[in-house]
Amino acid sequence: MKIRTRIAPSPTGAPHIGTAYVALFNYAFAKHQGGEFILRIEDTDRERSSREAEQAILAALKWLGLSWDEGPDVGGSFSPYRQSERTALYQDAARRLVAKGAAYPCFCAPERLAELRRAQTTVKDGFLGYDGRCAALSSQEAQRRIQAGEAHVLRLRVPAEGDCVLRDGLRGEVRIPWNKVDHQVLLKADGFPTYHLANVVDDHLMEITHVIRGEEWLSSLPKHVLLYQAFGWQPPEFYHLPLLRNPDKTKLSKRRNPVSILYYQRAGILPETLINYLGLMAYSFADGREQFTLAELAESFDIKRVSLGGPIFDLQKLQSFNGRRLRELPLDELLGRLQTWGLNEETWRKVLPLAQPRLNQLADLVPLAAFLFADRQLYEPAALLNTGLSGQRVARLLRLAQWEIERSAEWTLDAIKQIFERMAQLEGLKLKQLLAPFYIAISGAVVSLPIFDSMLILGRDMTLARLQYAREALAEAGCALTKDELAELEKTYRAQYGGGG
RNA sequence: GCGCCUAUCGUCUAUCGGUCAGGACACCAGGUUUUCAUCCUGGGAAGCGGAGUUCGACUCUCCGUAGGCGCGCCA
Repeated sequence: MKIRTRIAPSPTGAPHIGTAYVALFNYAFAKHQGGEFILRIEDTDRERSSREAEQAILAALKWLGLSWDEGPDVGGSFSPYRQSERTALYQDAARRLVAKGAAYPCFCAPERLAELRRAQTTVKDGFLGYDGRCAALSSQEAQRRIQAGEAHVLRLRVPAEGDCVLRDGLRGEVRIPWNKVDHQVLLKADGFPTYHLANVVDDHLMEITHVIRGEEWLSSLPKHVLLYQAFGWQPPEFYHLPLLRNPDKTKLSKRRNPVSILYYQRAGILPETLINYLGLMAYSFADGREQFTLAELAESFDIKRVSLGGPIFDLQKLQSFNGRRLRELPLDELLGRLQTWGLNEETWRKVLPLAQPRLNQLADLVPLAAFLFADRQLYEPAALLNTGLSGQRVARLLRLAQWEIERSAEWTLDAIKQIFERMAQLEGLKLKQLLAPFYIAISGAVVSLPIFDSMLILGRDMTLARLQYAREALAEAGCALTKDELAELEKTYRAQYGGGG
């Protein structure tokens, strides 16, 4: 049987470094054995999924050299590869589960579930999850209520007692008590499947033989094997990779680290360095090699060599590896890399109109535009405070801008302008006042090129990184927001801006 | 709170019961270099704690401890 693995990203945000990490191992595993690597888009969350995000993920993985044999862009014999285009399949599968009694309709309103949750968290007996009320409904009664047009979801029927015995390819046997497994919603009220259903159905239909994914999924594995059993399908083999961590050991998050692949691209990390470094996370070559290419990794890949401690993503080591590669490049190639990276005519044509009015000598250009090609701009943290706004205020504004930028659908001059104009209005500031600290954060200076155009050229991810750097600088100057202040700010943000943090 | 996973230098890791516990990043010192960087050489730095199994445990088992993840009509 042909080895088939897949990466199944959800297009809900910037392409995540963790996606590349998991994709890399799936790719290497499949290619090592002459198998196929598939890309599937898990866009079952209608609220948050977007085509822009999907495009960005595809582009980022391509940039890294992780090519797939089948996917939404290249097609394949198991198409479509976008879950939003496969809903009939899931609905049909869900119907079969109900017919077999493996799933049941649930009419509980979100309000009741929220109430239930609240009650459960106060009791602290350890039980959190659906109480099974609708599981007891007779099929006639359920049928009647469905016919009456009552909104409902489909839930997985989970055994009440005993242990679920699982196999993870890296850990061996794992036992999880059934009574700790929630009656997972399989089909939402909008008719869309949840991850759990869609994932199992697609992995089966697409003949995935090995599921290599993040450890965060280990605890929902019982639901998945239960589904395979209910369908009467042979489950694939499962391998759960340890999660990438922040320096404080928590799961890698943008709070502490840039997590967008696009940021690393923008900062001038070579794709082969990122692949090399990611291949060092939780993995080692039998011969101790630490410098390698994607092809070399695939050639010698042995999934049993994955180690299980959660690796901390260390920017310094990544940069050190990148430096070594840059130094080894022949001059012509280095020049070529710089050009494809962004030092090219196309960029200058964008920059020049901004710089021209500010030039007295040609020699003024490069210093003026340098920040557009930099990663971290160095400036005195105090500069952020010489803006007529208090440190606390600036910290809040930076955070608000991050949220607004993250949630903006597009990255265009108009979109950026709107974000800040709206912010100025909601904050009761003149645009000029509001922007003052942002000039420092983005360009490192009070006098600079037009800021919205600069953000556009820098790209969303580098812009976000600059705001993050500014918050860090502020924290150094003693103006960090406390956890409580942040929570408070998020509440205000939701109320005033109508966004989620 | 409950369940599961994990545990070697600060960090990434090697070690398939017997090693002076090795390498890489970072750090420190010295050398090369007009400065710096590079490069070279050297150095400090680790088996979470306690029982057990064994002639012998970093390695196997158990109990602690710590960390992580999960407990959504998100994935």
